[in-house]
Amino acid sequence: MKGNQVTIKDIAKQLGVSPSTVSRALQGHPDISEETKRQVNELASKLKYQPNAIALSLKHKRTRIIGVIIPEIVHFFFSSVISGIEDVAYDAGFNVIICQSNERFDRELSNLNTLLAQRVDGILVSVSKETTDFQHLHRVVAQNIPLVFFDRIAPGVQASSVIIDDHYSAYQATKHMADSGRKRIAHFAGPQNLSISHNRKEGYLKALQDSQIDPDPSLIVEADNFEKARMAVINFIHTGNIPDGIFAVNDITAIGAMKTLQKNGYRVPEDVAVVGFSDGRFSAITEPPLSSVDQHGYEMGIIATEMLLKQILEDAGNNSMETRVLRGDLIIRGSSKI
Amino acid sequence: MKGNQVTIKDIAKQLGVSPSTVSRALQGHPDISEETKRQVNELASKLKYQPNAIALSLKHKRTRIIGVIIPEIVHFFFSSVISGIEDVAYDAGFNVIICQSNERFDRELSNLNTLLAQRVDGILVSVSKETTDFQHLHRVVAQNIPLVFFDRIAPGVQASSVIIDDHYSAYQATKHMADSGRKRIAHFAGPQNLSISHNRKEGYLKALQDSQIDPDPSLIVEADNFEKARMAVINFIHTGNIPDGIFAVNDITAIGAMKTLQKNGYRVPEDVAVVGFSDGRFSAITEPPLSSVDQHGYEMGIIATEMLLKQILEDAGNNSMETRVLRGDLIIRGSSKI
DNA sequence: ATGAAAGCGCTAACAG
DNA sequence: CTGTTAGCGCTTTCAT
Repeated sequence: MKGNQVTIKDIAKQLGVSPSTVSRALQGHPDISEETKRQVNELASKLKYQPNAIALSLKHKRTRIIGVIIPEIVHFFFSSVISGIEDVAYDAGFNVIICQSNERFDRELSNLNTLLAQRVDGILVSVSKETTDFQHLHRVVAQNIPLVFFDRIAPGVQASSVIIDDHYSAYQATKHMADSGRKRIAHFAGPQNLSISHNRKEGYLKALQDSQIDPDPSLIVEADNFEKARMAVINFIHTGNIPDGIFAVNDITAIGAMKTLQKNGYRVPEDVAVVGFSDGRFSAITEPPLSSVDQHGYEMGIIATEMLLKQILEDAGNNSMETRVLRGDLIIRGSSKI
Repeated sequence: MKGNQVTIKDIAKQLGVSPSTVSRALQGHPDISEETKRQVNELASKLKYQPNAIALSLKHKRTRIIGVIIPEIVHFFFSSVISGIEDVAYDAGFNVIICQSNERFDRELSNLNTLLAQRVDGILVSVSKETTDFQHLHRVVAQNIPLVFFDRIAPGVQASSVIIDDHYSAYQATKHMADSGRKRIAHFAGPQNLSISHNRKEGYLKALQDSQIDPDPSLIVEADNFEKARMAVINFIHTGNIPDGIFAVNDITAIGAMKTLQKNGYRVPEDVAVVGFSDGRFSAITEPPLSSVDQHGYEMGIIATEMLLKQILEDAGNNSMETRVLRGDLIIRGSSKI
């Protein structure tokens, strides 16, 4: 922000009118004569006048900025959500600030404080894997700042959210394998403090139950990335405890499992079926292509932003709490075909 | 930005002191008595006072915000760059606003105007594929607003940049295939208005030349995504014009080519070697794993931000123009092994 | 050690 | 139709 930026004052001075006149002319206010408007607009564009959004924000006590706190944008799902957020926000004349928590609690906290200091008009949050203390989010609600969660919610915080039916989708994914005759279906789970991980595990368990399969604790491991999946599979192999199906909490974990199985001579899906979650760019690219659950990230971004904008524009605060549940779509590909 | 936010005035009123005293106390100014400081800080944290960054920006004429315009964050390379940017920026006490151009010129333009209106302290840009007119970027330089390009520069614009040696890396990639006996090496190129695409093609041509291979125009096609690669390969097959190597301008194009070849009974790398560019998350996951050029996105983000911060902090404007060229690393994997 | 006042860029009553 | 004034939240001379 170099000092040489043109202001309304500069234009006013050059034209010999008052700043207010310039301000009004620029806004197309009906009181201002056509002639003045023409002059002002001409000079403004000649000087490349750029309205100072900061001054406007201070004046209007609104920034027309939406803050987003997202775990990691590398993930296709989160990128898609952002696209949805941006599309809706821009159409409504709002800007978007994206902050990554990198799955860390301290970063999430400092991101939030930044957004608060920046006086964003509303906040969209998907909580980090590390977050177990929700004080900071309670605070936002208490201050009546519009807040909507997407995908990963903070249990107990009274705010709107849009999530997918993790329980249902996990159930579907697991049931699909059970229905094709798999009996020893493993689950690679995420950290259980995250509602999504918890619900996916519950859906998995329910599907087993409905398929008259007793859950085998040795087949339920905490593994939510490539490397942990690799280790888990190697452990399965060493102990001779090979499953005939794996339902993983996300795609990259599923791929880690699949690759490791293949490297060790197991065939996918013949020996072991594999299903992931959160249909990303990877799914269609692996060999065989990975079955997964399409989480509809783009749509989620759209809905979350629409809910947030409603809160912001109707000045409703967080009173109108609402939860939207999207249904994920199980997409069956080669990795789990019979 | 709901109205109920606590301000310095509120604290001043409750304590029966002046706003200036509160301001000074909060800053730890030596003139203020310890007792007052204690009281102020206590009340501030009790009321959860959050300094208003907007007011500060207006006052100080600096925002401590870095604006980033990036084509698409879905790409692993760009996500990595962002991580690098954020790490350096946060350490220096700067915030980051990320805008996606979605490879569109109009979005890039409006992103830039937004950042300018927001009075960011500096701007990092990687130009969109569509951008052929660089007026808007010239304007930034003319206004002496700190600007650094990364990866995709705007030719003719007098600003610092950090790029990778596309020519060299493309040369390496092509030479590697030629050295292993490939004679009919195709190139799937990007739009030639982008410097990176242009340079990669030049590097490819140079490698052919140095290998005594006459470039075959029918083997040089413009294809820079999965679908275009698929079409191009199908066209090769229909015309019986099958290459024995493909160097693609990016990974997803390489994968599109590889998948289509495999689907049609060609073996990779035995019949056709394939090398991509911009080593992403995909590379290690395909079958066979894809050879590619590691573009060092994270490092690029770090360097670009350091250069930008230097400009901002030294108030050097764009005088100290500097171009840093990173060397990409060719990573040879299964898709091009002999 | 603290307060009063001005000003960052802009808008919006209120006057004329 | 246009100008004057006050004020958004904060800092910072200049007084006291």
